[in-house]
This record gives sequence, structure tokens and C-alpha cells, in this order.
Amino acid sequence: MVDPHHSELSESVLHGDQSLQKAGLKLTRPRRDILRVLEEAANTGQHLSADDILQQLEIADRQVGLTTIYRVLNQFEHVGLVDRHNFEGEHAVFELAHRSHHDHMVCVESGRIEEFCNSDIERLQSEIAEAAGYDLVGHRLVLFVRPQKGGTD
Amino acid sequence: MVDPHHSELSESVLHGDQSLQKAGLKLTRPRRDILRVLEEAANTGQHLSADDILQQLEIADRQVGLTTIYRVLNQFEHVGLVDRHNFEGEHAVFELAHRSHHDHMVCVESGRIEEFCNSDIERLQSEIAEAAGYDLVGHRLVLFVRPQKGGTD
DNA sequence: TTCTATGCAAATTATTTGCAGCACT
DNA sequence: AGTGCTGCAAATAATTTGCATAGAA
Repeated sequence: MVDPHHSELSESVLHGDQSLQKAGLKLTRPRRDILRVLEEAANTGQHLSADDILQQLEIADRQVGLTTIYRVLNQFEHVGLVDRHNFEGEHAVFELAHRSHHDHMVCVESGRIEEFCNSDIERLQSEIAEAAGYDLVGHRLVLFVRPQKGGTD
Repeated sequence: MVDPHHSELSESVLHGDQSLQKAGLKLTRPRRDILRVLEEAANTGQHLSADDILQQLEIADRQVGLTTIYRVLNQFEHVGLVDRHNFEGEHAVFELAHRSHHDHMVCVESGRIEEFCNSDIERLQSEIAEAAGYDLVGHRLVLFVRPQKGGTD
């Protein structure tokens, strides 16, 4: 059954809808709203914290409790809909799960986060693990960068 | 992988002593004890959390307040005496600062943490940053691995 | 003695859980 | 009516801060 209300939502959200149902999660207003915010963030390549999402929702006049945000975010993560990151070490940030693997580059001046993927590095990682007698099952790579030309930012 | 000198760690501690004085930090009992615990951990390649250190100190009958441990750890970090890591995302772990840069490999089965350094990966990282218009100022790389030969556990 | 260090308790921050009420089938 | 969803408030966990006292130079 399709709810006429979300006709304004993009395909991706509908896709998320499917994922949710498949995972036994009902597509409720809070979940839809959170999904939408994550969507927008994905478009601009942003990574949001639970609180960021709360702010966005308040701005959009779509009240959702912080508790629910945390709970939904965890559910989404378990379902594989979103990825959780811990760049800051203080609070986690989330992003809609990507189809493909990628790593992050964080600008220490602007806070901007860019994504990249380098097969050479990926391969080297496996080699390193193997050489140490292990099998690589995952990894986390974050580059901290700063604008090249003496940027005033 | 056992180390020869395991009873007397005075030498290195004295080194830390110098670093502390140079940084304007007095060598007090708590700081010396914490340094000693970090020393032992370094010998066995362990990374300790503030609470781990508290435990170690209690075992060694050297009472130090958790508050002090956190405070000292921060001071040590600022002085460049220890490095802070956030493998778990919940609590930070520390290790005596290494003279040389290195990354980590965490075994998802045993929790064991190994260190490594690969110049090819380091170089690739710079190239990636440059290509994106940035200068690499730092990075964090953690490989999650599992013992090779069929995990029998 | 002077200034820094310590530690207990209270404060913070990020996140989770208990539980009563609401929603949808 | 039943089962899942929400959100407030209280509970946690990790870490920090206020403040009076103890300690190093």
C-alpha cells in the first residue's frame, strides 16, 4: 500500500521504504521524516549527528523526539540503511548507506567531509593483514586535510 | 612476544620525567604511577582506557583518582607523551607516544591490537588529498582483521 | 611559602531504557 | 484489541569541572 502523502519524496526514500518494510519496520511519520533529512544530507554529502537531525526536523517543523531519532537511527543501521561514523570521537554521525564502499576525508578547517575510494589502498590493506597472518574483515580510514593554497578557509 | 626487561622500567620513566619537566609538569606520584602503567602496557603492546589504568593502579595498590587519571592523560597528550585513540567509539584508549608514526590492526576475535606502518599507503593518502585540492595533515587508519586459518572459536 | 596537583562530588554530554499513551491493522 | 511506535523522563557511561586541601619546588 502506498501512502499518497509521500508523493513529494524522492525515489531513494521509497527505496528506503522498501528496505524498512523488508526489515519489519513500519514507515511512520518520524521514520519518514528522518529518512528525508538523511536524504538531503546525502545529496550535499553531509554526515549528521542525532542532534543535527533533530535541528533539521525542528526547522522543518516536523517534531520528533531525540529518543526516537536515536532509536530509528539504530534501527536503520541494523537494517543496513545507514552507516555510523565516529569522526569526532564525541558523538556519532550518520549517512545513508552507500551502495559502494568509501572512506572519508575531513577538512580540519571547514569541517567539510569528502568521500573517496582508492583500490590501491584497499589492496595494500589486505596485503598488510595477510602478511600479519590475518584476513581483513573491514577497515576505517579517515584523512584529515586542509585546503592547499594558504587558504584563509 | 615477551620482552626481556619487565621489572625495571625506570629508564623510560625517567625519559618521561624529562618530558614532563620540560612541559612544566611536576613529577608527582600519580603522574609517575600512570606513566609506569603506560610503560608496561607499551611493552606488551596494549592500549589502555582511563578505567583500565585505574584498575591497574588499584591492583598495584597505588590509589589515584579517576579524575586525576583523565586529567593527567590529557596533559600527557598535549605534551605529546601519549596518543589517544578511539577504536571502540565509546571510550578512548591511550598508549605511550611512539617516536614513529603507525596505524593499527584490531583483531575482531581476540581484541588484540597490532601496529604497522606502510609507506605506500602513506604516500597514496597524500596523493589522494592533493588530488582533491588539500594537504594531508593527518590520518587515522584501523584495519579490522580476523585470524587467517579457519577460526575454530 | 607559593603555586601546582589531587580528588571528591557535582556537572556535562552523548545515548539508552522504562513506561504509559497513541497509532494502525 | 493487539502489537508496534513515540516521547518524556529517568538512567547510564564516559569525561570534565568546581573547589577545598595536600604536595612539590
